[in-house]
Amino acid sequence: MRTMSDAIIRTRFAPSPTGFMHVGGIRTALFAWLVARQAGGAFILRLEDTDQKREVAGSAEHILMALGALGITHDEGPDVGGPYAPYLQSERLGIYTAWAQKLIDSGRAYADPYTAAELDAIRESARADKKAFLYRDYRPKNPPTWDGSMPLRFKSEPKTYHWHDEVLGDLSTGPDVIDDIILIKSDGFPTYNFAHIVDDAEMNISHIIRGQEFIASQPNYLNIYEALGLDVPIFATMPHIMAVSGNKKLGKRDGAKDVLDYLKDGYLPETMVNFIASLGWNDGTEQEIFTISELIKKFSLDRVQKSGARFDDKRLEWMNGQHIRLLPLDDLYERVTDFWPASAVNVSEDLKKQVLALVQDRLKTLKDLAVLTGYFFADPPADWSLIENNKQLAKLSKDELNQLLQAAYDAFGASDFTPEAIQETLNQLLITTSQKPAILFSLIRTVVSWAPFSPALNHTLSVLGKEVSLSRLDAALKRV
RNA sequence: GGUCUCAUCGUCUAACGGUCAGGACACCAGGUUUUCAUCCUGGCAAUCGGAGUUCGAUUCUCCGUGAGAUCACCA
Repeated sequence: MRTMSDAIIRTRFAPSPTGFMHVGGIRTALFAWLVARQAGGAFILRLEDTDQKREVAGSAEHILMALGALGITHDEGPDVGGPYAPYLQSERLGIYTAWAQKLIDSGRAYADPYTAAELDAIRESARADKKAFLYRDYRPKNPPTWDGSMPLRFKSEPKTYHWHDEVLGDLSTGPDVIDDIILIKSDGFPTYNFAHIVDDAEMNISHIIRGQEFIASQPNYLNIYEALGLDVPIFATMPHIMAVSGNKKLGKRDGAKDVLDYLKDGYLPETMVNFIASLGWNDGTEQEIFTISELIKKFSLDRVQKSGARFDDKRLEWMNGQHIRLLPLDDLYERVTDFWPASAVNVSEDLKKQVLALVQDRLKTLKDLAVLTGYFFADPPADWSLIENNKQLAKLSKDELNQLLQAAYDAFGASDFTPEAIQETLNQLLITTSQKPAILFSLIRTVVSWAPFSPALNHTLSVLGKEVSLSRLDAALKRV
């Protein structure tokens, strides 16, 4: 068997439009994309829409959108065209029948005359005998001429195969897994098993990168490659991503989330790419945070993990915080447009940027922005439980509260409200009130923000401004 | 049941056959002149079991065990 290892690198992602994109699918796409980008090759998107029954309306658009949102760009595909168009299998039916005809002509394909019921009966008896179902054991002696109304089956030649997988290494199976698989269904559409081989050959695909579920079919594919006299591409098998609990492959039923939902929840595309890449891959160093260009540079299939990996939301959240902190402020500002609290609607860009700079270090997701910044833009409702539930503040009497707030009010009235001046004022207040910072500062922070947490006090006050700060202190004084 | 694949802290993972089995998330404890978060420091925590090869095995071999995939006119 020759391989195409020295040819131009062309990888593809070939999803079927039967649902949304979840992390498992994205990872297969991402790894194929990284291989292509690293080598300066091409990344092709092909839609395998050969099962009309399972097709879900809008999912093709969804797949395109999800890939685009993560920056996994394709060079050829149904939307952008390319030298091997069309990239929609339903528009390539003539190509498959032409290739199927080659197999018929060489005696390697035949019509399947069984009815569904007959087939079911055979399958059932195989199951009863605790044997794997093999159609070729029941291969008809004199099959009718194929007229398209029946499935067309491959006439296999069972044998042992050894092949190489870029991730799993050297693999092999015996002849007893090779069977007469269906090439063309009775509705005229090819099966995945046949169509992908034809397309990958026609489109000059150099690497087939796909999930573990296809590994059992691999010997059948090799048998077909031989029958067609095709060069065998490079194979790479991706391990599964496991569901959060249990030992199952992550599927839609096990809580697999649409990647676009993660973006809506305030995760950055670069976080998703970094996280998904590091589920099953690392560069051998202790680096955890990778930019996309670093991934392109460093990725290699031979360092992909062989075993499945489990999706860990906590780690994803941590990683998102890391990537948020890596962004220049202006870049971050562009991305949080949809995440401001409602009260920020008429606020100037300048103020919003100041606020954003204060909270950038504490965002884990962009969604956190709303809860973290509301009090900068509108007077927050006073929530005295924050004081009552604070161990230190709860001990203060009304008089003490009054005194402290009044002292703060007076002192800030004389401050020019730069962060430095505020810090100076705060330090002075510690002396004049002979109070501990844990009490004095907590109190001030609480009554100006009424939020469970906030950035450094002097910066918070400075951005709020003198007028607002004083009015909130005053409002608190009146409530005591 | 047949066939195939996989197996290191709870999770993601590192380790030319020679390391005190390393890092990260999570968790716990301290620290950074307020809180929460960030950040820093420290701690907890793993080679599935049994043989074999070897001076030496997480690493190679075999046998178990466990987990997953597949056995469709789905991909």
